[in-house]
Amino acid sequence: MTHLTYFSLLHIFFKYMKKSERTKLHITMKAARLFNKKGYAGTSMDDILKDAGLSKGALYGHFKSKEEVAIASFHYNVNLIIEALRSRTKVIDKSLDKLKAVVYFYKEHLLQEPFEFGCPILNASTEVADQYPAIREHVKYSIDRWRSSVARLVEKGKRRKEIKPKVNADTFAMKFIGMMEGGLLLTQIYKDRKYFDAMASELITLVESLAIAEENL
Amino acid sequence: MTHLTYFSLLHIFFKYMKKSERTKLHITMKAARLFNKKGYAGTSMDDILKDAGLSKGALYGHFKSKEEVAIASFHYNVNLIIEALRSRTKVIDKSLDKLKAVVYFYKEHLLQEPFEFGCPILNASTEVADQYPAIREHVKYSIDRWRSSVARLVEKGKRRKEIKPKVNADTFAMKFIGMMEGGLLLTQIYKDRKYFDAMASELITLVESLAIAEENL
Amino acid sequence: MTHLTYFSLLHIFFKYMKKSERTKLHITMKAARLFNKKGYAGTSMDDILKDAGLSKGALYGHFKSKEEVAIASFHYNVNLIIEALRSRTKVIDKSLDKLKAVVYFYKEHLLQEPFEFGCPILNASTEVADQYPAIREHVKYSIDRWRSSVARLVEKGKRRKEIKPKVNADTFAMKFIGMMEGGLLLTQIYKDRKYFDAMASELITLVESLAIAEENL
Amino acid sequence: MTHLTYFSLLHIFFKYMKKSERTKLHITMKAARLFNKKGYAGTSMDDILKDAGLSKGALYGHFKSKEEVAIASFHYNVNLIIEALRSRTKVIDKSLDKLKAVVYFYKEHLLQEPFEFGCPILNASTEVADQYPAIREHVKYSIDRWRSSVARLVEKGKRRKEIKPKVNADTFAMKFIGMMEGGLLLTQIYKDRKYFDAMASELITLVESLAIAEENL
DNA sequence: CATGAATGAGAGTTCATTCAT
DNA sequence: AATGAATGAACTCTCATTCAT
Repeated sequence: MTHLTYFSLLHIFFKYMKKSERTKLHITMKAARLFNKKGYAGTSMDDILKDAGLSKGALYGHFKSKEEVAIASFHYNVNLIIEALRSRTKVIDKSLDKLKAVVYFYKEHLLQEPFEFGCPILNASTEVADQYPAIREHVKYSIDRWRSSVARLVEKGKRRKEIKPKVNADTFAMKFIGMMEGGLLLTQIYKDRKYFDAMASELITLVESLAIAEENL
Repeated sequence: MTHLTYFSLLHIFFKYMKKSERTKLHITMKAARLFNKKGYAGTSMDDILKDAGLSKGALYGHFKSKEEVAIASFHYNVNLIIEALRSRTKVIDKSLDKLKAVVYFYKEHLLQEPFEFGCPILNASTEVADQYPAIREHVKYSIDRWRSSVARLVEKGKRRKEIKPKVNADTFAMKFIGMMEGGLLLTQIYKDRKYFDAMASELITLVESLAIAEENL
Repeated sequence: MTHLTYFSLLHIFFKYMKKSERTKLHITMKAARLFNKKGYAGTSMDDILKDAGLSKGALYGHFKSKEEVAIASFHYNVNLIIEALRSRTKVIDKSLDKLKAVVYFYKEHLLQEPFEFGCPILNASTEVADQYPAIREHVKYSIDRWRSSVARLVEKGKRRKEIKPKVNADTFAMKFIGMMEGGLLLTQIYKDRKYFDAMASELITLVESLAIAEENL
Repeated sequence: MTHLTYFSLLHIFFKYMKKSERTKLHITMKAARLFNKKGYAGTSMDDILKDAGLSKGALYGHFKSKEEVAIASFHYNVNLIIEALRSRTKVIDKSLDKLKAVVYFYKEHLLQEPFEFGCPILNASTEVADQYPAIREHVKYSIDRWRSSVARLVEKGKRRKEIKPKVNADTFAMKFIGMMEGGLLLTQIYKDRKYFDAMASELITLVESLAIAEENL
């Protein structure tokens, strides 16, 4: 996936990183996949260290607890998507097209590596909501980032006269993310794209409804 | 909650049930709450038996495994909502109003007992998706039931000339449920109604868009 | 097996027995099979009561503990063989032929119902030897009975001038039983008759060596 | 027991073993005694770890299940005897004397440490025969080894003109082992040497009957 | 006597974490 | 730092036995 620039850079920088940073990243990447697949409770430190080919001591040398690994993994997973989205949308000019590109990005990667086990935010959310308050804050923070990035995009669109001025950017962002996650949820349980597809068509309609009507131009 | 008729009846019949059925229901109700709050892996048999005020043996006398308790609890949780919705919507005549009533029902009960820990389907979904295939089938079954009940409602609306004939009932049902769950997810993490509210307004718009336009009447 | 007179009689008397005796016998017969197959520790009270089609209360009404059931079962199993042997040997005149008949009886029933799980004495012996002293006494008692019955047979043979006078009846009985059990043990592990067959041929030789030589007659 | 060379060597090497191997051997030795005394079902992992002075985790760090400990223990117990027998018989020249030495070895160690709880093969056999197929295979394997080692000894005796050529080595081995085990069984239940002694005298007779008659020399 | 719900100690096993080397 | 043996609490589940009905 050559467009995942952040992570391409990671790999380029990999050899310049200190050994300990490299090991830490290695652990995080391995753990990220496991946590996304099997959840927090379902993933054991042993699973991680076997997968990473490390000893107990090495793992605990880099992270002081399972929670810390989980948090690093969560952010890794989220950044994986964010960076992929960023590199895809930054070459697009129009705000509405950027938003549509996000929807299409998900359609494209649905049920496929490295997202075959679904959205990390979604996966972390329910297990974490009432159970692990420390991790929950990180989930909230990530959604906040996503939400405000969508909202900024809408505001920019409004300034550029591409989006109706009375559109509430924040409300739109909530709807956008909520519908996305709802669609991902159903697709993940059924392992069937059609659920996300239904939601995607609704999302595209929603995005297009933001546009300043042609006749007004 | 006097409107939860199915469960009101349960309580009325409670004293006529055989002792073992009563205990089993008692365990299920206690477990249902715990599983919804803490997830499958996060809830231990000890948690359940302490909450139910029972001994190990009693618990295993009624259920042969944790999985069996989880499945019974899941269905209990789902039925709790289904019956509440049913008794609310059955006094409503118009199809579109029934659909709206569903949205309003969720708005009303959001973050409150006995739904304070969110939608059981949502909660079970992610933990279960790639981890506990047996339970996953029950989750799928429940969503199927819900989805087809929404779809049937739309078909009926079409027959009754309340809903546009070209509306695809199935696709609508997927969108409806997906948006609902998406909104519930965000509200559950943030413990803030505004996320569901944003989605609710979109849902109401979506429902109203089904209506045969006034001018066509 | 019409020659199992003791047990044929049991069945004839069955209808004249008091209900409680009948139930007790029923339990014993069912348990006897299970204990012989799965051992003392390997057989649960639940196994027994399911097999006998009874309730907890019924079982504990007739036996006050698992140990008591095990002891009754052990004696049932042993009597099953003893009576079968008795009815077979009592029609035989010569002492040596009686002893040979015992060997042939085992050859005939080896690995077959109701002895498919081996000799109850053998099965009980090792599990019980250093672990359940109360049961061990019953095992010893049963071997004593068998041993003295073999010894009596030899003494009788001596009186009837069929067996050499200097043969030590007790020592012979120990050898006879030891070789028998040794052969049964190997056959039971390998599920292969050849191990008992080897021992049987040795046993027949041993028995024949007791005979007063023809030329001395 | 200075003649148990294999195990003497074990103790000499003990300090050069890796820590984990040392602990594993330590557990095995402790468990071996318990399993031989109380059987598989009768010995709990707690019994073992208490006896070994270790924690749960240490035990499961070295063996992944109770079955694995049982198998290691069984082989330890068997090797204990095999090595002792080997070092005793290898200094003996004549085949028949080697066989007799085996009988005398058992007579000597009967009911005494470390064989006070009887023959491991015998002890494992009955519990395992119809209940734990995985362990049963190990028991069969051990008897096979023993049997073929006896048979080889007989064949060698035949080649060296010490044993009658028409003796069937395999059949002899079965008889030899069967009689041995039969004698051990009775002695173990009664805790009385006389049962094995009776069998031992028969065994010695059997062994001597293999010899090429003096007059034929 | 019979029922079967309930008890609770104890089974085998897992796992996050610590710590001597 | 890295190793991996060791810890011990917690987990799911079993079972002989008791006792209210």
